[in-house]
Amino acid sequence: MDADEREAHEESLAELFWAVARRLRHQSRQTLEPWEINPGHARALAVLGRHGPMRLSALADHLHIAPRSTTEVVDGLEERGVVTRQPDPADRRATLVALTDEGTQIGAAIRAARTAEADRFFGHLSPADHEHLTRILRTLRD
Amino acid sequence: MDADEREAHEESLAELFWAVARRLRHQSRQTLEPWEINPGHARALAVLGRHGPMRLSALADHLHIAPRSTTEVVDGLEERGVVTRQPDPADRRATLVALTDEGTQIGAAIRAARTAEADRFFGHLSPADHEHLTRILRTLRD
DNA sequence: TCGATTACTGAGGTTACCTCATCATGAGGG
DNA sequence: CCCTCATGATGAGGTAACCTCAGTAATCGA
Repeated sequence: MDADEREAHEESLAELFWAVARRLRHQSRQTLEPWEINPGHARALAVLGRHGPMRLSALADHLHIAPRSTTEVVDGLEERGVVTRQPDPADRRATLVALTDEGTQIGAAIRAARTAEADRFFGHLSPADHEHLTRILRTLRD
Repeated sequence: MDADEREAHEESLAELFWAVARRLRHQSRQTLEPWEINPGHARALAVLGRHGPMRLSALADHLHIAPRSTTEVVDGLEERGVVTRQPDPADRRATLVALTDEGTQIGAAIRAARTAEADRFFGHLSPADHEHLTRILRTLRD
């Protein structure tokens, strides 16, 4: 811990919150490393895993990025062989993006690793604190 | 709230945590808007406010970015008139970066706005929850 | 005193986004 | 039926915030 972080002890909840966020982000990055997949690609994989094949534009909505940027994300995923593009039978302008078998498998593996990672991270908390934190974060989110 | 966020209700503490982080980040961005200062510049300003004038390389250490990148941050801040470069009297290779009067003033204003923002964000918590959250986040950080 | 090190910066690259223009297709009105 | 307007994807090109590597000037250490 460097000087700035040490000073943060005296600082607001916000600083504390961001310090935790930083640790969590760092750990997430490590979790993804074995698959050589970046967080953006992982998010797309997760959306496709949850919702099944969808149009590129729908994927853009889920990821909160511009359709044009989604084209690039899908390019990357396709190159890695985890998704395929197929023409949408219902609209010849549109492209359906679907997970390949490998993509489905990797997606599931990442999901499992993420769960394990969260357990490792939050697992030190007592059950009572776990519940406290869940409740408090929910009020902060809403 | 869109479908992904709604599903997160069922998900791990990690998802909940990131949802809160997102709200907080969004709010922080709004807080900085009146000064037309981006988060990176604000961080540099905060470091200089806390520690006083320092070498560019020291600033780089505090910000956890490469010295070369710090050159650009300082360029930006200097253009906005909030910092000045001065030769370090102790070492003619080095450059001291110091807040101008305006920089000091803006830094203080941002600090105050950040405090108000944190109060607004975390202020809805009961004193007990406030304390719970502080304690829990501390254990998660360390 | 002179070779190694350090402080900064120019040049150029990467990543993850963006907007705008283009092209094909689709959908609704006259 | 055709014409206009809207929509889905993508090419072209841009930006912000970082990076590395190389170069120059100054300092340090043996």
